[in-house]
Amino acid sequence: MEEKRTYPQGIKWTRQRKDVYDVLESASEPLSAVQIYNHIEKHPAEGNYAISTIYRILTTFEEQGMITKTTWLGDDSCVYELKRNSHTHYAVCLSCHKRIPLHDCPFEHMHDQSHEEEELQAGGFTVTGHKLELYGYCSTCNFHKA
Amino acid sequence: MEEKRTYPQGIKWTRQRKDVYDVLESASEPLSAVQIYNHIEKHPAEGNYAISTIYRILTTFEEQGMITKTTWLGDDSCVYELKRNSHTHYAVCLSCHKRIPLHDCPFEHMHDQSHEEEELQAGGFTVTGHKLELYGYCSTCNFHKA
DNA sequence: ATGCAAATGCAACTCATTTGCATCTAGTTT
DNA sequence: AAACTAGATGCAAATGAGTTGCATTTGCAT
Repeated sequence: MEEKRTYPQGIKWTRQRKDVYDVLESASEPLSAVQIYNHIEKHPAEGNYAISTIYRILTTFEEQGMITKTTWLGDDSCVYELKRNSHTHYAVCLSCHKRIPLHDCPFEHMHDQSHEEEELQAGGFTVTGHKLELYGYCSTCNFHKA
Repeated sequence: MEEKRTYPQGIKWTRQRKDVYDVLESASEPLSAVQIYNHIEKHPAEGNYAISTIYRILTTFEEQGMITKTTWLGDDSCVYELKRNSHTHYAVCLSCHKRIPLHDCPFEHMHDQSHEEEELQAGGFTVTGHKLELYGYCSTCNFHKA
């Protein structure tokens, strides 16, 4: 049942940290601290969890550069996801907040023709990533408006 | 002193709403409800303001499609800005949260070659806008890291 | 000028996130 | 393997952005 796993180095790997890491690793989209908390509560391996611990762990992971913290457009709470080699952008419905994943990152086709990044680099800014969201109205909400 | 101004139609234009609108119009970047509140408090034209009124007004403006509500990457509170004919994207420093405005929108050069938008439209989704942020580390924070 | 639906001020409330502090534990040292 | 300790956790109370109920006020249409 218990698998032997290896975790990134550099920090103390407590049971709680492993659990949070595992949840993030198996997640297919960014999760909020509360979602992670609930996810772990469903598999009460042992002992209690404090929601504050989840927040502290997420802060630590972020400082380690292991995860990314963002928010959904139109939503208030923060969501976290493991840094992976690929990323996904979404189209967000301004009315019902449904999110539709985009097939690929439009940004990748244009790195060469954008002078923006060059200019930033020239100014000493190191670009490590980007965040892109399209927004508008989904088919359902379009329909109900008419 | 008092200028005669015209405001968009469709809603009741109270003193408070005019004040919020004026602040947003003269702002060069998105502002939070609290920033707007403080801005107005500095010019105590008459009477008191309730922060809740600011929030309600901003919600109304958003429903009217007059303003856009977003958040800064890495920050928690919401910021609002008047919808104008042009928009600005930023590069955000993950360390000190400094924001560097980009000269133009990289997205505009690529509308034609992206299939994403077409696919969304085909699925009934109406794209009305987008949000883009680059992130990384500014020259100062790069320096202090080394 | 009058009347009323809509807007505001105020205070209490929600909910995500943070913090102080006593206790516990991973990982190292002996 | 037991001891040690810096750092991690649980708990409960605090914070801060944003919301809501309700009595009062005010645009603006008549």
